[in-house]
Amino acid sequence: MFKISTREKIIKTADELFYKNGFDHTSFADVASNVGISRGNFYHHFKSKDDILAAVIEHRKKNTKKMLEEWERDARSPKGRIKCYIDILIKNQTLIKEFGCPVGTLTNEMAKLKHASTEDAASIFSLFKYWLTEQFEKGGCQNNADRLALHVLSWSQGTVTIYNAFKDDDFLKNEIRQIESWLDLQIKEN
Amino acid sequence: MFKISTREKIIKTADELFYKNGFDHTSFADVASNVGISRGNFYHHFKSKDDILAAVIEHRKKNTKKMLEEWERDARSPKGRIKCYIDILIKNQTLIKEFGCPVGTLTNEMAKLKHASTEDAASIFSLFKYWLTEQFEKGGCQNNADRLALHVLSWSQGTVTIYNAFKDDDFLKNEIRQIESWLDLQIKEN
DNA sequence: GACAAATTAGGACAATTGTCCTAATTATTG
DNA sequence: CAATAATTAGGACAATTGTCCTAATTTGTC
Repeated sequence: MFKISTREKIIKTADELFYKNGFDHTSFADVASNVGISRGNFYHHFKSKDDILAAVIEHRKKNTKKMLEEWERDARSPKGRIKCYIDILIKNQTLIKEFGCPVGTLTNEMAKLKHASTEDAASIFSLFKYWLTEQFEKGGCQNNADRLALHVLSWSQGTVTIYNAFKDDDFLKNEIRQIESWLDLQIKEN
Repeated sequence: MFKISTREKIIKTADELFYKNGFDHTSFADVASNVGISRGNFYHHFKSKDDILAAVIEHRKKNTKKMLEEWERDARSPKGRIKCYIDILIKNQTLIKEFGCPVGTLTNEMAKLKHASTEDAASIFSLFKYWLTEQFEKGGCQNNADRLALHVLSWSQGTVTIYNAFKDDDFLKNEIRQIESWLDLQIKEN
């Protein structure tokens, strides 16, 4: 007997709308009509719009952690795991093409709004950063693992931004190939 | 006898506010109070908010072209000119740290708003792209100049996004150093 | 089936939004 | 100085915003 609670539905819908239309530009009316409830009903579940945002970020963090654990399970080697990270550029290609990276764009929007959740939004980046660092360490790059991790993060962000702007499929394919061959230079084993 | 017209003042102010607070989140009241004029006065100079945006983008394009021409004049070699491009990361470090890249963030916001000016915003990226391509061609990279140009663009965008998120000065410095030594590998002369 | 708690709908609210109109003021021109 | 044009201020406008309140409905418990 599975019943998705209204609260969960709101979070899931807000998550999608915040990504596709931006946090500030998404209104309660938008979320309400997409969930299929009345506007006044929100305040039984959330104190404010910022409260929904906090729940959405929490939701994203949880999903990110789960995804990282899956990669940890599925891929045998550190290098294979880092390639799992790069693969999300292909897996989410269509969405990225249209809306960019959910983490990067939200973090920047928070910064511009001077929103209280700015650091919280950036902490999703940190999850990837620490996880990538761990993989580089296990891959034999103990002395500069965090530098390499940030570089992968940065490289993928740049790729996404330019792909979102120009929508050039060949560019995306080519950058991914370059990241992977760079990765082969950094981690020799496997 | 220099007199900055109200129109120019509006464009300049809107440009800054669109960058720092985002286009959607910037209201006429914000621009008006910053310029020092009344809200109703806008419609004598601009038909709509989208009209101001178009003027701001036009203004940015003009400034970008002027900047590229200056680099063309000031730097002797193609490599030196590309380094001028990279140097804006340092020159605008404080602003980037707080608000990200004006081109990248506006382009993405336009995409999310499904705004009519989406392509126009992205065209500022194109200015850099074609200019960088030209420099790589002149630097002896005729067969993959556009690929290298996009790579520089992408790399700088990623650096900016991560710098804006983590605000780690060492990271910025390190990425810039890496871009420059990568550049030294691509263009041997000078 | 009765009762309390949880959930919901609907509307009111003050504030803000982009837009538009009109009247007053300032500049320009003859 | 007179007359025309350009510019400005101020307010009206309908729509939308986030927030809050109340009454109705559903759900769960005994």
